[in-house]
Amino acid sequence: MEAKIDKIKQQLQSQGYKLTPQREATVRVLLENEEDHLSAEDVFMLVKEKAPEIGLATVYRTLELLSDLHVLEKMNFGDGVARYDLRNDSSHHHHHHLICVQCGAVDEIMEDWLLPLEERLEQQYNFKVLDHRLDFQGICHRCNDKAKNEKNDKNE
Amino acid sequence: MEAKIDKIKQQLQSQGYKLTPQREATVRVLLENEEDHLSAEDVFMLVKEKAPEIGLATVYRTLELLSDLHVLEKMNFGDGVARYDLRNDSSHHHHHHLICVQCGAVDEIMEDWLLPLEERLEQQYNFKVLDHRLDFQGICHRCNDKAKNEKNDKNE
DNA sequence: TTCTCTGCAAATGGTTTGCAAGTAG
DNA sequence: CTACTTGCAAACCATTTGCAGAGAA
Repeated sequence: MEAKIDKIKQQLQSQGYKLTPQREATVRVLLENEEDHLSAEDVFMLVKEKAPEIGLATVYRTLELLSDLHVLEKMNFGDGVARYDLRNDSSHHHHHHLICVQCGAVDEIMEDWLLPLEERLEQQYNFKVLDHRLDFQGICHRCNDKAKNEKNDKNE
Repeated sequence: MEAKIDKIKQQLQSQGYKLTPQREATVRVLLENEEDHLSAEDVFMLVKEKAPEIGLATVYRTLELLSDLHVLEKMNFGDGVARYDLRNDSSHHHHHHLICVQCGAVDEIMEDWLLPLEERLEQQYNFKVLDHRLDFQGICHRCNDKAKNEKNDKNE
């Protein structure tokens, strides 16, 4: 955790930015919730618990800054709010999303399934791929299981 | 074109909605610009040319309604505006997007490359896929060609 | 009539910005 | 000193909503 923060600190400083207490608190929240896809508001509320004096605008500015530095990825699942994800070390980010339309959960798949497709794109369409996103909407395994259990119980 | 409008009219009527002049004008604009991914504002401005009295709210309501009926697909490329795409007849929509980060163009690929992945998802992750989206960001063939030509010209 | 639909204006809500004050090198 | 930051409040802007009037069945 500290190592990761140090690394981000260096990334900031190499561009002339500082790791202020507010930024550090924001980064810590992000690190502690690496699994989730937090919105700016989510981050704001979590940061407020450890640094109550922080302002929402600062959180937005920090998230924007970290996105510019490619520390974060800003994404949009179509629900009207931007969500942020820590990028991993690998130069490419290759995770895909499973978005449950029933419970709203967003799971990730870390495998990269698209390399063959990207090669095909470059050759067949003369399109130089820099990034991609692949999201699936559907019913997640939790909701599937729940539905199955309720069916078995037969007490409706 | 008229056939497509008739079909949409039927889809509306089957759900108790009417194909009003405003809605028809909106649909015509969508049909005439099937290639593009228009925003609500884009549609509004184009519709205004043929029906100047129309209101922006009506366009939004029409786009929303047509999305609910699965005539349109509402999508989000992360630029802060929703964009709309006519769906094809096929029950599934299986096009992917090539988004050029240089000129902003959005091209479509109509092939469906994801069926094998969807099968794997259902088996391996117990995730029932209902829909998906696959977007690539990169440099489109036009910008690639332009860059190549400028290089050849060697007049900087 | 009754229910849908429309245009307008106002409200909403996530995000951004202007600004004066705070802070680090 | 100088440049970067911050909190606050106001501004922005895409989208939604309330409402009274218009229109179709």
